[in-house]
Amino acid sequence: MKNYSVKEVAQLSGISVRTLHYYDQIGLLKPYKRTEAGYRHYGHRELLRLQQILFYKELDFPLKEIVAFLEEPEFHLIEALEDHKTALLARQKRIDHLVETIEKTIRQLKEDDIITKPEMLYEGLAKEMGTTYRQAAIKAYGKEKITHSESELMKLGKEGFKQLRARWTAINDELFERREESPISPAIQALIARHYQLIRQFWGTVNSSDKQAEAYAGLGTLYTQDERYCLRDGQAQPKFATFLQKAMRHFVDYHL
Amino acid sequence: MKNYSVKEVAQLSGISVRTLHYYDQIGLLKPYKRTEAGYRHYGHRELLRLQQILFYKELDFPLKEIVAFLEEPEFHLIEALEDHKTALLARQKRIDHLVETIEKTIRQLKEDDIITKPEMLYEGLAKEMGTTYRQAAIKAYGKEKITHSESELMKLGKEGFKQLRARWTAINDELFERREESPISPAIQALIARHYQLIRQFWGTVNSSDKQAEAYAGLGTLYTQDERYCLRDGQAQPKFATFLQKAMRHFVDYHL
DNA sequence: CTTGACCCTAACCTTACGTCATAGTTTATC
DNA sequence: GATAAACTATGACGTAAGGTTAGGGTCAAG
Repeated sequence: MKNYSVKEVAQLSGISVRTLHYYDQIGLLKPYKRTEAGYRHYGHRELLRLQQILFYKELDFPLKEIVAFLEEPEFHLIEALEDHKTALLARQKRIDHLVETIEKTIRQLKEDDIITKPEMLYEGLAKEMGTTYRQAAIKAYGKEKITHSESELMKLGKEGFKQLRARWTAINDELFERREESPISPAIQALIARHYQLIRQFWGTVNSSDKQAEAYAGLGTLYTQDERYCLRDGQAQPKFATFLQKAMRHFVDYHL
Repeated sequence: MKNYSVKEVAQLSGISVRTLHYYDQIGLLKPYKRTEAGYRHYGHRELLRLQQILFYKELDFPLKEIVAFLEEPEFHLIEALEDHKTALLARQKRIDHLVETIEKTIRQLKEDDIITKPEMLYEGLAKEMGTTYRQAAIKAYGKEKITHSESELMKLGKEGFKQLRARWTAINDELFERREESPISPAIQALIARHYQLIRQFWGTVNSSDKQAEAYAGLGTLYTQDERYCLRDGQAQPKFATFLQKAMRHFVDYHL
C-alpha cells in the first residue's frame, strides 16, 4: 500500500503543499499517519477524500461546509445543492446586470468623446441617496438657483442646443418607450446615468464642481415645468416636448 | 450647508458606520471636517463621492482601484471597464458550468434513491488524480484482483443485472452520442460521475471502502475486454455491447 | 443629573490560503 | 563519512473588506 508525501499529493491533485497543511490544520484532510520526524503520509482513502473535497470546492462550497458534509454522512445533499444553486443563479443574475451596465457605459463613453472626466458620469444610480440629496439640495439652494440655471441654459447657442437636444431626445425616446418596464432594469439605469451625464456635461461648462447640487436640483424642475426649452431652436418640437416631460416625470418618480 | 453625521450617511447610502470608518481609514472617503470631539462630518461633495464609490463597488472593483480612479482623473476608464467585463464574463461562464453540474447531480440523486452516501458519488471528476490513481491501483493489485471482480460480478442475479444494465446503457448511450464533444463538458463530467457512481453502487455490495481501488482499476478493463457481460441476461445485446465498448474506450481515453 | 442615543478608537476575527523564516530530515553524490 | 540538494516541519505575518465587541467620551432631552 503506497503512501504519498505532501509533495506527491500536491502534484497529483494540483493544489499546493501549503493547502494540504491547511487542510490538515482545520481537520478537513488529515494524513493517515505521521513518521517520527513528523512527515505527513497520505493513502488511498485520503486521495479519495481529497477528490471529494475538490469537487465540492469546485462548486464553491466553503471549506467549513465541506467538513460538515464529509463528517456527517446523513447530511441532506440535495437540499444543500439546491440552496447552492439558488445562490449561484442570483450571482449570475447580478453579473448579467453588471455586464450589461458595463457594456452600455462603454458604448456611451465611446460615443461621447467629449467626456474627459470619467468619474463624473455615474451619479444617479443609487436611488436612496438621490432622494435625500435632491431634497437637501432644494432646501439648501431654493428657487433663485434654479433661475440661475435657467439663465445659463439661455446662453447656449443655437448649434450647441441642437446638439444637446439630439442626444437628449435619443435618450428620452428610449426612456419613454421603456417607461413601463418594472422593475428598473440595468438598461434603464444606464439611460438615466446617460441622462445625468448629459446634464453634467452641459453644466460642466459653467459650473464649478461644488455647484453640481444646484444643477441636479434645478434641471429636473426646469425641464418638466417649462416648455420653452423644447422650442428653443426656433421650431416647435411637440414630440420632443412630450418625451421630455414624460421621461422626466418618469425619471423623477423613480429616482428623485 | 447641511452636514451629515456618520449614521446619517450610513442610512442614506445603506452601508454601515464601520464601513465609513474604514473608508476614512484607507483614504477612500474622508469627512470634510471633524468636530473637536472627533466626530466626522460629511457634506455634499462627500455624498457625491460616495455615490461614485458605490457605483464602482457595484461593478465589483476592489477598493484600491476605486481610490485610484477617483484620485487620478486621467485614468483610462474604458480599458478598465473592458478588462473588468472580461473578468466578469469568465466568472459567468464558470458559474454556468457549476449550475449545470449541480442540476445534473440533483437530477441523478433524485432518480437514484438507492444511494445513501452522497459523498461516494463524485470521484472521477478530477482527471489528474484519476490517471495516477489507476496506475497506482494496477501496480498495487495486478490481474488477479480483476479476476476477483469478475467473479463477484457473476454473483449478481438476473434481475439485479438487468436493472444495472438498464441504467448502464442509458448512461453509455448518451456518453456515446456525445463522444465527439470537445473539450469535456460538465455534462459529460456528470455522466462520468454517474458511471462511477454505478460502479460504486455495485461494488458497494461486496467491497469495503479501501478495496475501491480494485474496482476502479478492474472494471474498466473488464468491461472493455470481455463481451460476456453484454450477454449476461440470456439474450445477445449487440447494441449494448457496442455502446459499452465504445463508451468505455472513450471514457478510458479521457479519464484513465 | 441622569438616561439613552450617539460617537470615538483600538483590537481582534473572518476565508483560504501565499509567503517567508528557521530549522530538521532524507537522499544522492563525492 | 561528509556534504549539498531536495524535501519537510512549524510558526508567524499578510491579504480584502469590513464585523464585532470593549471601553470610554459626547450630546440633547427630561
